[in-house]
Amino acid sequence: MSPTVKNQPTRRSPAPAKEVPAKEAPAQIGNAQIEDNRVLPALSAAQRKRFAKAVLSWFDDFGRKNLPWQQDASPYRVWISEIMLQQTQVTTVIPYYQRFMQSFPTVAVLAKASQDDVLDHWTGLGYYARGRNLHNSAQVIVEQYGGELPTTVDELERLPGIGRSTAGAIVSLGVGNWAPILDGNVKRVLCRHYTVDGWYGQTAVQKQLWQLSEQLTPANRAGNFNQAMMDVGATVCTRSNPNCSACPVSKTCRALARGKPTDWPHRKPSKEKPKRQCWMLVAIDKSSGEVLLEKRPQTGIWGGLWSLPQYDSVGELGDAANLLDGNVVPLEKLGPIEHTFTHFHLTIHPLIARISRQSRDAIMDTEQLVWYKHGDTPGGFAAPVAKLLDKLMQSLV
DNA sequence: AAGCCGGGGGA
DNA sequence: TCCCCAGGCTT
Repeated sequence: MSPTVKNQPTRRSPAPAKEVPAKEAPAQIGNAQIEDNRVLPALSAAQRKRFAKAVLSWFDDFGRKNLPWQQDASPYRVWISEIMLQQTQVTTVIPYYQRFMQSFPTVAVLAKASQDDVLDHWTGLGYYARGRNLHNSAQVIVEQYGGELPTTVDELERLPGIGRSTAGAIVSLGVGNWAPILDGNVKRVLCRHYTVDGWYGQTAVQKQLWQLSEQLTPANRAGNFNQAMMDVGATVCTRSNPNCSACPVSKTCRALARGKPTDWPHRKPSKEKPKRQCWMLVAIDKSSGEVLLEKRPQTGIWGGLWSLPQYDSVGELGDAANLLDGNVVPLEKLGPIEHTFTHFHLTIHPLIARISRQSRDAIMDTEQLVWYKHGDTPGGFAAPVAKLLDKLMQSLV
């Protein structure tokens, strides 16, 4: 059947046909590799066999076999489905797939169609480069392969829009040969089963997962195995509520053994939060030690809470301080204080202005302003302000 | 290595 | 809201 080569090298030859080739051989030297001392998974033959057997047996009982592209599966049908399924869920894809195959039943028809016609079938599916690449690839396939999709991972990968995983899917599901895949479902299953640490977008993690996939994909029935892995990922080993009791490999799953399957895969590190700064006026009544507070507007950060008068620049703060009392300069520094919100970091620069009794009394008495004495509870405080006031009051005592 | 593409759905 | 989804390509 399949000319099965286990642990097939993942090397790629330079890609002449691909218009936008640019895939370099890794050729990463020294440092990056050495720094990464994650343990490479070396699975015993028994482990691999046990895993594949369980997954294949699960496929026979529960695997999906009625998806549109599984009927009369062919390299072409699998190709189209795989492209549509990139970053797109099955239920979304199905109607698009039906319409597409209706209009473009063969590579030749697709190649001859206009790009407008092809993209029209893609409207609403997103990632429109997929449609353009698909069309371009169809023309390459007609010109260079006589209208038949190539049947090796290496050749398929040279076509625009086809990466290693999609190529592996076409080979295993469409051609019937051995090839590993690594899509989001497989990644999640493997990350959990082997408690692979780190975010799987990282190169080192990807590499490790590919090695696992290569090792686990059995020589026979690779297509069924791959389909089953995707099905397990999509229907059993789900992101938030994995149904471990229904999983064919739960007995050997390390994440489950540790009691927390959802701790893997690790999340993508959150994007660096923007940094902002502000200046806060700490106006202290020299005679009483009271501090001027200002109520924040109802909307926005710290809405309705008591805070210190806040400014976007030190200049604005200085102006306000001088308005209170002409003799406040120089202002004493007191911070800075760091505070993190869900969406940004804030650095607060508090500056102390000591106000005379006379000036203090001249301040307008409004609902938004209050002179605060240690121990008072005018209302809610913004957390960093409360901390700052505590510290300040202690130092004054 | 990080950013980009995109619309939809779940938590 | 944020994150993720049968990824691949560009910078």
